[in-house]
Amino acid sequence: MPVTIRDVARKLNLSVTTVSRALDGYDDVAEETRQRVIAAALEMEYVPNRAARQLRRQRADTIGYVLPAHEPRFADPFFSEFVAGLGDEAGSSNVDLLISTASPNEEEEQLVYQRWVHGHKVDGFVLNHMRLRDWRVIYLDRKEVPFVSLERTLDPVEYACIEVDGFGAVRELVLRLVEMGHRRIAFVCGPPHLVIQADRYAGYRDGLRSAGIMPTLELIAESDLTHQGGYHAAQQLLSISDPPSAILCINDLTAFGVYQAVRERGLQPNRDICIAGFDGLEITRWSHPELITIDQPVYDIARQLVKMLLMSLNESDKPYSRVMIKPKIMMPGCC
Amino acid sequence: MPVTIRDVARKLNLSVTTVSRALDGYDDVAEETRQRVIAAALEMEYVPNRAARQLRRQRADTIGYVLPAHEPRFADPFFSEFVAGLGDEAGSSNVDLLISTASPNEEEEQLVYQRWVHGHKVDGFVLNHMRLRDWRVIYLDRKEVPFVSLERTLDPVEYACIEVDGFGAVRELVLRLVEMGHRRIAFVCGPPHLVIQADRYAGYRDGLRSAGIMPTLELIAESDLTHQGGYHAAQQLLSISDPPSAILCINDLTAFGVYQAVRERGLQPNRDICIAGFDGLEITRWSHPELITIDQPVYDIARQLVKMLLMSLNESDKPYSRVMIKPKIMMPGCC
DNA sequence: TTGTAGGCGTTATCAA
DNA sequence: TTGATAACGCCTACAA
Repeated sequence: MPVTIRDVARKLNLSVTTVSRALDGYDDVAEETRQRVIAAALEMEYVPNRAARQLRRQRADTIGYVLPAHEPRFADPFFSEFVAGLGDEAGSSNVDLLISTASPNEEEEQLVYQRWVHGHKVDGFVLNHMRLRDWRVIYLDRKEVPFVSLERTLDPVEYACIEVDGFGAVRELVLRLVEMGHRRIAFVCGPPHLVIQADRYAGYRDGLRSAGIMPTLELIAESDLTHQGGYHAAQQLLSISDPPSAILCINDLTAFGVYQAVRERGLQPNRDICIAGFDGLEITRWSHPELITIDQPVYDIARQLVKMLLMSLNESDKPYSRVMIKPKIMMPGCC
Repeated sequence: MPVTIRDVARKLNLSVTTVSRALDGYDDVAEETRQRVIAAALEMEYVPNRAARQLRRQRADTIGYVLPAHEPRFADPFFSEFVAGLGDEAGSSNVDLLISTASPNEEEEQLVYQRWVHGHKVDGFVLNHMRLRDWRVIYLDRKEVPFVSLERTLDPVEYACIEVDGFGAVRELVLRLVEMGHRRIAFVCGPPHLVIQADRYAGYRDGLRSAGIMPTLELIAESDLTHQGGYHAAQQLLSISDPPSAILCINDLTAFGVYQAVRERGLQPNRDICIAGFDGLEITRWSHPELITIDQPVYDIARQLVKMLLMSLNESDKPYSRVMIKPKIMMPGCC
């Protein structure tokens, strides 16, 4: 039998109204009364029932994040850093974080969003891994559910987001590699409908062109953001007649797959062949030789996204902010 | 203006009762009526309001997990695999997963549990990283909130849990190493109050003793489960006059830190010195040379824990199950 | 087989 | 400065 606001009121010989207002910090309650209420609440371990409050206030004090789990057992540490950021910021803002996993674009994914939206489980969403055209953006906009995202889609909808300049960073990395003498630079792609793929790949092509190098199809490998995918892509790239001297990857995980394929050929990463990822995951710093990567502050981005979401929750009239982040190229001792 | 059960009832000229019962699958509603209701609900995109339902039913259909984040930016992929398992199983059982991060044993951690318990945010908890004496066990037991855990504490409380036989696995690994000729086998510890530390360390000592080797203090290094901690511990172990030929670690993350320290001394892991971790994380398979580890099925354990929790939620009279899992020693080509 | 009505615990409106 | 009261949306005992 949990303690309710009525129990507290009864004990103090006050009305529930007064107790409620005292605890919520309204200023039309006598200071002495407030102190008594607070003391009693603490002593009785009273905490407002969230369901009742939510029903009354029509908000959940909860934000939602649906993890795009391509495989049943997803393994990209990107998400653990991202979720950590969401969790920490949510916690310190006193809202809860609701998490689910779902395969992108599957019916399953839609069900999760629908359940949470219609069931009023969450007040807003954090999105990432955006697709160029993203039904989530359209859907949430139509339902008037606030959301923020990492990466911006092409959908004609206004919303707050953080963008990472993958285009510029990859472009610069390509130019640096060319300066170091590389001419055969390959790129391992992610799924074509993803914003990060379009963005980073465009940077790759633009870098090559700026250096006067013609992008060639045999140096482009399709992949799927996984270690496994990177491994297979590299096998393909390494078996052509004039193999690349550098391989850029859509993300760090893919790059580690490339590492493995390279080693199996008896080559040494970053001595015989240059390999670069994208994300700047913590584990890249433990790899040997240390992976070249483009470091985006995943944890901080996640925290910032939560801040932005809470802001748009509280002041819905504010204009949508759009933040652009320049990631940092990490080239620890390189070939 | 979200659609409520009343809207559906009005549209069909039925009472809310009938609609409610039809949707919940009661058998005292005419089949034809049920079909009409279901069709209308689908068309109107009606989903029951969770807060209202929760208030009425007195349960949240949500389970909670508090991530023990020692650092602000925790980085152990163990947790991403664990959370993935929780999320997947929760999702397929149609309950939600509430997540927060908190430093163990801090006041902050207690606050999270209290908020969720008193606020009725969750119906039960999944715990891991148990301490030998764990206030969470005592607290939840006292509050009569169901929970399950990975690893069992010494607290005199009955509860369902999964145990991994770290003792046996580490012991066997030690014996195998001795067979291979190792005599100087070191151990890098985790925090002493953790169950996994007590368990695995005991296995280490018992293995040595069974092989007729006297454990010696200079081969024991304190650490904290992190990469950084493993790195420092290894530096210490490698600088003694008669350094170890094998280093066992409390977990994989620590082992990777050891890798780094070993390499900085110009040594090659698993050729010049044997290094082993514990967890069997996905990334161990990408390391080079591949890390020796003790593989516990983290993802499946997490799913199983959720199942056990939901079971004890639904049938509170069932006896508590205790599952023991034998982890698997992974020694891919070793010195 | 269907409908009526009361209440889950809170907060907000309004009156005292 | 405080209190009575009415919702929020849903479920269910009970009545029809």
